[in-house]
Amino acid sequence: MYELFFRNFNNKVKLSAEEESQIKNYLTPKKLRKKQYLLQEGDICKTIAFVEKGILKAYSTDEQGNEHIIQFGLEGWIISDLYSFLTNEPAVYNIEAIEDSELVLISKSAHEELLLKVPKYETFTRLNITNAYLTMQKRITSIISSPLEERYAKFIEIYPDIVQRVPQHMIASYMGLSPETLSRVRRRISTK
Amino acid sequence: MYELFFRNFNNKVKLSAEEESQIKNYLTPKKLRKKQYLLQEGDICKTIAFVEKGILKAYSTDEQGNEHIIQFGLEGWIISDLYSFLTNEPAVYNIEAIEDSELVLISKSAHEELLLKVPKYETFTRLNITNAYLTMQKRITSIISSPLEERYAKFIEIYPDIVQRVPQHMIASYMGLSPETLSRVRRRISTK
DNA sequence: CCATAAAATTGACCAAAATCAATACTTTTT
DNA sequence: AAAAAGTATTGATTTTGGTCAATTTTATGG
Repeated sequence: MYELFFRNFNNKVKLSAEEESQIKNYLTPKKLRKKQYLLQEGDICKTIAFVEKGILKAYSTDEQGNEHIIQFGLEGWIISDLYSFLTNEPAVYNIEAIEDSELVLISKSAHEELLLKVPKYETFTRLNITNAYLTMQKRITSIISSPLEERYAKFIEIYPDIVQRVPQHMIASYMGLSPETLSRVRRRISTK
Repeated sequence: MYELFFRNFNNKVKLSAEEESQIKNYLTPKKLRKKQYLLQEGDICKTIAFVEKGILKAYSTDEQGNEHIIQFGLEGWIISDLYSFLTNEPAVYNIEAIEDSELVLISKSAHEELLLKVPKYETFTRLNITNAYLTMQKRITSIISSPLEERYAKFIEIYPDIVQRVPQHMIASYMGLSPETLSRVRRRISTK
């Protein structure tokens, strides 16, 4: 149980057996079926979720009811509405399973205790958030400075697994495009 | 010296006088004149810079030589090419002073030692990167889900100081727009 | 295995933003 | 104070992506 979580943790910060079992006490497993929600807009986000298995999406909805995917969460990734989690404000994102998924949940109180009691947990957190930040930064750079075809080519290069497992219109949503436009971008790329 | 830096630090994590003077040993002040560079694309980013005074911009350039601003750094903000700093890969961003500026620099070795020796520095770092992450996330959400006029309105609401002090075409660049388009957006907003 | 739903493609048309070019306005430098 | 450099606005035109609608393709649940 929690295999991937601890493999990931140990890759970043090596844990002793005692530390590992200490941390285990703070974790909760959760399974979600496809289309089930981990979080709905307006609720307070009570947990950070580490994805052991499956894929989820975090998305916001605009006035016209269109969904805009802000993040995918695959195996090994962490997904949450971090702002809501940290501030207890209502969430602006929905988090929904795209496939049947298995999660490791860390509640707010668990998170806070772990930060106080297990220094390596703070390091783990810092490294995770740093990764997430760098990923976002690359994404913005790509949005504001690369032509569409390049952006999509880069996307499939970095996330071949997402392309395999996620419907195309969700990738369009993630890229801020209509499904039709992404379809045309793909055709343009393939006819070269 | 380093007033804003330590005010900021203490707001996030309260330091004792000893800790404060210990940390001081790792800091280096630096002044930049307007248009001078802290970092040029291709160089290795050797420092994290905390802005005591002034404004800087971090930007990438595309094939056609257009610059794309990924981040502004004002008083109280941290600016760096973090990826380059952490990995020693060549920087993809240029960092340039928009006004005469005063910086507090933290070198790579200082950063690493501080992380090991001063636990509160790790917390400070974690909180900073968390803020930066949340800021980026809001920015992407806004890009992929809000109409232009709303995006600009939100921008001037959140960053009135940037609007005051930075030429408009740089804000356009930050938003991923041509200067002409931003000018027109502004006109549309003002005639309502 | 079929029926239905979901997803992707394609075409026609429309809207938004980029580009190009000219001009006005502001700031900085000398 | 004049010249130069930098900045912002405006108009005309082109390009890009969005919208709407129809059709094909693929996936899924009974």
